[in-house]
Amino acid sequence: MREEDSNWFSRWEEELPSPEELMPLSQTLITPDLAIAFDITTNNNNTIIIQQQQNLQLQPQQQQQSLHLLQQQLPTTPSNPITQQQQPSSGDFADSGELGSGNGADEPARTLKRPRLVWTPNLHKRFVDAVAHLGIKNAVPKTIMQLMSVDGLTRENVASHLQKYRLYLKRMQGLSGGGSGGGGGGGVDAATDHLFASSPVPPHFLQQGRANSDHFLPFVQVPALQHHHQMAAAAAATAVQHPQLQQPQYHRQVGHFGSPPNGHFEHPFLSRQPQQQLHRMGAPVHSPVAGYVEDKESENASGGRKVLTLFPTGDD
DNA sequence: CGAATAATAT
DNA sequence: CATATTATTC
Repeated sequence: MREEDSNWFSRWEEELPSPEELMPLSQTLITPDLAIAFDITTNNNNTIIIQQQQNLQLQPQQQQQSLHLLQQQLPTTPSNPITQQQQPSSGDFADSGELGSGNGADEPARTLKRPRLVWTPNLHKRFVDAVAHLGIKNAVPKTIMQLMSVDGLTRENVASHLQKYRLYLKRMQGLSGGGSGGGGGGGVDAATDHLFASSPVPPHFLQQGRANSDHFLPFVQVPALQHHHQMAAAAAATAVQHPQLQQPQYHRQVGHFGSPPNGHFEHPFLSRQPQQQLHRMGAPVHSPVAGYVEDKESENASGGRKVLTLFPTGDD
């Protein structure tokens, strides 16, 4: 299996490119610093901490945790009593199988290399959002990272991911064409990009020909996706049965993060530290990724049409 | 910052 | 052992 294998939850209409993605130059002209400063001062609630997969390698006591919150979008299983239908700031649900294992829990020694970052669909979505809202021009690792405001995320992480993402885009443009635009569309993806396919790729990146004025094209949101709904659900259910194949989300980390079916947990270090110590940058970072409504796949076969998610841009 | 390459995980 | 994903280096 490829690295991760739980992304086939094809969900599409989960994200809608906001008009902001067009990145009006006005934003670029205004003082970004001010905007940023304002932003971070007034909110920065969307603190996403990333959870990383701890590999039991032969590493010396290497524990990483002080900065990883796991956020994943698990399909709602019928047996899942949790009400994960909230639209608050962070639409992420933490699923921890269980902990409590007598984990000695060595305190994490800072300065230890952290384990590989796991780019969960959610995280990737945030990434894409950031990039989309920034525009190709400013979509550089540093800016993206700052916009994402994900605790623990480093520029290197973003850079690496961005690299791959760009390749994915290029690849997709190169061959297909079309239509499928987004995410695989024409069928299952090449397999090398499960993750990317999972996220609603922004309208169109790679439009390098835009040397002239900004001419935003009418973003064609992914047209109606077809089947795969119940199937996904079934698959999800099945997946749940195999914790082994499940996303590497839960692990007996440092014993904490217990996010029982209540979705109510408070960790000592959950809050994200306002280390927004950014120095001036010529990036028009207006507002951090606007609203990112989580995908709430509702099976509304009865006329209930799922409109594209809205964008609480005002927020964060 | 960006691409190549190494390392690591599955 | 192959492939995919992320980290590190250039």
